[in-house]
Amino acid sequence: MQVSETKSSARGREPRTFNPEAFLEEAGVGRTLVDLKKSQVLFSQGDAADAVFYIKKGNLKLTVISQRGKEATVALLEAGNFVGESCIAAAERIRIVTATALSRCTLMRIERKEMIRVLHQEHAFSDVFVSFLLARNVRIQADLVDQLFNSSEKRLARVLLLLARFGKEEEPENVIPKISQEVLAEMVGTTRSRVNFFMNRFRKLGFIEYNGGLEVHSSLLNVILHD
Amino acid sequence: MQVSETKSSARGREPRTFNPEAFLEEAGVGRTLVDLKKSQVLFSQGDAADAVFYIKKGNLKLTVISQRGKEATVALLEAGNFVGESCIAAAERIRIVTATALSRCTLMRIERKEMIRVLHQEHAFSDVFVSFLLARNVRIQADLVDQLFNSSEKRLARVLLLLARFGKEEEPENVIPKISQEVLAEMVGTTRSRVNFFMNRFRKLGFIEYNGGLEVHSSLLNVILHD
DNA sequence: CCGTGTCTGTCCAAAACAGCACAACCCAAA
DNA sequence: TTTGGGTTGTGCTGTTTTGGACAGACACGG
Repeated sequence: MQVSETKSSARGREPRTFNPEAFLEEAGVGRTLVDLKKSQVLFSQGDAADAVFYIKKGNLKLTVISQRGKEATVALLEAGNFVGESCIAAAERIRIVTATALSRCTLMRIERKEMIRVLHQEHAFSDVFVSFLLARNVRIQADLVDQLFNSSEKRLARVLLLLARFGKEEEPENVIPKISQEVLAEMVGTTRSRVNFFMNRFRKLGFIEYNGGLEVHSSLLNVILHD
Repeated sequence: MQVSETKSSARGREPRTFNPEAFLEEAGVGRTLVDLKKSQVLFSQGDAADAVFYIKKGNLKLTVISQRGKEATVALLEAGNFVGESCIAAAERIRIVTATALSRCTLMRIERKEMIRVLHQEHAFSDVFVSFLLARNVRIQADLVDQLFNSSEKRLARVLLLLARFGKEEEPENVIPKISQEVLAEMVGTTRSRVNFFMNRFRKLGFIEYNGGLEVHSSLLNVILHD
């Protein structure tokens, strides 16, 4: 963890709308930057929770571990998202998920109390945060619906497509950096056998390719759309 | 839909904390009350969305319908919750779920713009709303985790236990009013055959009983906890 | 060069599950 | 009382999924 100031303040995600990143820097909040290497853990299920993070750069995943040691991925988060926000209101100030970097990441750390103070002071920021919460809600709900409606084959296809669009800023191609079938399985909510089976099927059908990294073609959409 | 004023303002859910219901009435917002009979629809997937609702009394379920006509339940909501809140920030002002009453319900209707105005004016209310969003987040996420980790037998057990605690205010006993196996199946994310199979198993094992209504014993927890 | 660890491709039996069909039952409306 | 709609109990078939195993491929450092 290191303290420094950034230069890339306005990254132009949404030029017309309020920019939470720039705002937080101006307000003197979230000056503490956290850098994570790939697969480094930001916080773990069970840790004390007294800070919120804002993703400036990189991708993270949120996972949960069951009593029987099984691991499941509940969210994939890219730059522009908040992480660990549930500590703001929760009575139990404990992390309920584990946050792990999927790539090199840069985060702003905002102390819980600071976050609450700023939410009160600045309506524009509060609005952005509420929007974020609502959007997050919709996303998790979409995952739940996906889980309820679709077979693991379709879910795998969906995860691959999401991951492909994930690295859009960094890698111009539809190449997913490096992700084991084991991890894919836990994102999809199935076993590695299954993932392997479908990956090979997708490859035979020309939906994905394996040149070094994993390349996802948009034709993979057919898997989701077709009966 | 009918307009009237209620008397049961302070229902004493959480005496120490801010009461959104009382506040909304004082602020002159949400005077419009909506009464629903059991299984009446509040709004449907695809409807225009320009109001938020607050549940004063009763229970609702949120469902989604897939392209192939399958229906899935994504949330069960009891009194004290907001419904339809995602229209506040969403660009597409369209309902993405269907909200249906599970019992007789009374809701406060709050126009979208009113809601935003009040959120800006009153910090205490804004705080409560953010808390609600965070809590909702945790709940949906818990459902997702449940879906990822557990078999349909355990998921059914969980839904039954949730439903049992549901009617706590109204019915002192662990009796669930009336809910068909078909509906249970769509809550659990499986088929009626499966639900029927497990219901009979639970009954044989003494975890549930059928006297008129459905009675859920706490021993049903064993299904979830045990291997 | 050799171990060591991680990842992939492959296979298999057992369990879980979907999808369907049909009879029995209950209850309320005619 | 009869009728019909909604619900439940039950059985069956074929499919999907699990959970494990094992060998080969590969990278890395000693």
